[in-house]
Amino acid sequence: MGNMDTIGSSTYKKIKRDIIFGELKPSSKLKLDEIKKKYPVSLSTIRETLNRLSSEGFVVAEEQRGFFVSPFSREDLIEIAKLRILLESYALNLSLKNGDTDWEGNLVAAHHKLSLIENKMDNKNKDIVESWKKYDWEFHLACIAACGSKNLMALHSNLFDRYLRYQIILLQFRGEEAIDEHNQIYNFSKERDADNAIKYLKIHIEKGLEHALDLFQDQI
Amino acid sequence: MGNMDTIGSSTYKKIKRDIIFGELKPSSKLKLDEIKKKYPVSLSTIRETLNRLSSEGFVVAEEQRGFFVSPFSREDLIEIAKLRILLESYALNLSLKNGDTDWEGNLVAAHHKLSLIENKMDNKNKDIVESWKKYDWEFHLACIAACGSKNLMALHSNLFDRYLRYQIILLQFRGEEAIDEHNQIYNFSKERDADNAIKYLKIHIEKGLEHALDLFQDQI
DNA sequence: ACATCCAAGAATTGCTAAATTTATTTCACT
DNA sequence: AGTGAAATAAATTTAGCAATTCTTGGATGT
Repeated sequence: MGNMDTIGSSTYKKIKRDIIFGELKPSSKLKLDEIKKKYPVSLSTIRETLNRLSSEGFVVAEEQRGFFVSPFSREDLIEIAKLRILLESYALNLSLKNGDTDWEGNLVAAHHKLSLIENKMDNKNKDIVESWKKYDWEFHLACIAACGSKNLMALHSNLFDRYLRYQIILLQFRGEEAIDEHNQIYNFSKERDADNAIKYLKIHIEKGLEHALDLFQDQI
Repeated sequence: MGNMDTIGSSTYKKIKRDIIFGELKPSSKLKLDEIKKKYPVSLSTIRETLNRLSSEGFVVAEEQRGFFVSPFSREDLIEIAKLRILLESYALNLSLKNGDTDWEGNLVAAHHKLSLIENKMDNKNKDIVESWKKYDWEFHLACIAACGSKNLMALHSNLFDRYLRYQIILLQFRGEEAIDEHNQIYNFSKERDADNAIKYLKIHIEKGLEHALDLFQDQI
C-alpha cells in the first residue's frame, strides 16, 4: 500500500507538484530553512531535489544566492508552447504509424476517462483540477505512446509539465473548446490520420497559449 | 584568473566531461566512495552532481542501488541523432530568418576557428580532440544562436553533448567528410538558404550516426 | 538629500560523522 | 541443488559545524 518511494524521490514529487500547481509561486525564493520546515527533510535531501528541478527548468539556481521557482514570462511561455508543438507533433506522427492494437486500446481508454472528468468540470469544481491534470496528461501520453523513442517521451514529458504550470496558474480550465479539441485529436488519431491529428494538436496548444497570454498581465 | 566556480559546479563540469570523453565508461557503476576519491569532494556535493547529471541523461540513478554512467545502445544513439536533427533544423531555420549582423560576424569567426583546427587534425593528434569538440560546438551554436529561444538552445545543448559522447567514444574523428559538411552548412547559412543548410545539417548528423553505428559492436 | 563604505546578520556552500534503510552476498540447512 | 536466514556492503538520510559569500542597515562624508 501507499508510498514505496525513498524520501528523496517523494519530496521531489511534492515540490515539483507544488511548483506546477502554483503553491510555490513563480519567482519566489526557496529558502532552504523554510523549505526544510515545509517539507520535513534534511538539508542535503532538499539540495538534491532542487538541483534536479533546476536541471528540469522548474527551479533556477543562482550560485551563492540560492534557489528560486522559475519565473513566468510571455517569452518563456511562447517558447515552451512552440517546442511542445514541435515535439508532440513529431511524436504523434510516428505513433500513428507504429501504433498496434494495444496502443489503440489504451488510447480509447484514456480518452474515455478524460471525457468523463471533463464533463464534470462544467461546474468549476476546483477540487478535481488535479485529477483532470492526470487524465489530460495520460490522454496526450497515450496518443504518442507508440512513437518508439524514450528520449522523445522524456523531453515531451518535461515540456508538457512546464506548459501545464502556466495553464494551471493562469487559468484553471478552458472549458468546451478544449474538450472539443481533445475529441478531434482522438478521432483523427484512431483513424491514423496524422495530418489532421497534428492539425488539431497544434490548434489545441495554440488556443491554450492564446488564452494564457490574454490573462498574463492580470494574474502575475 | 582561472576558476571562479563553486566546488559544486566545477565537479559537475569535470564529471560531465569525463562521461562525454569516455573516461567514465558507459554503464559503469559510480560508487560514491570511489568517486569521492577520484574527485576529492564531499559526499553531498557528489550526490548533488549525480542527481543533476541524471536529470540530463548522462547518468542513470536507480533507487537504493546507486548511480551508473548512462549505457550505450543503438536505439538510444539513433533516437538522440533524430532528435538533434529535429531540434537543430528547427532552430537553424529560425536563426537564418532572424540573424542580424552580429550573428553573421560570430558565425564567420566560429567557422574560421573550426576550419583551422580541423585542418590540423589530419595527423590524428588526439591531444586536440578536446579543443576540436569546443570549436565544433561553438560553430553549431553560432549557427542557431539567433533562433530566439533559450529553451530551444538549452534542449539542443543537452542533445548535442549526448550525441557527442557517442561520437567521441566510438570514433575519434570522421575526417574529410565532416569538414566538407561543416563548410556546406556554413556557406548556405551565410546565404540564408535555410533549405540547403538544413539539408546538409541532416546529412552531417546522419553520416556521423551511420559511422558510429558501423563501429558499434566492435568498441563496446 | 544622496552616494559610499563598513560591519553585523543571514544564507548558502561544503564537510564530517553517525544512524537508518535497503540490497547483495555468504553460508548453513534441508 | 535449492531455500532461507544471517552477515556484509552500499546507499540514503539526518544533524551539526566551519567557511564563504551575500544582504542589510546605518553611519559617514560630500
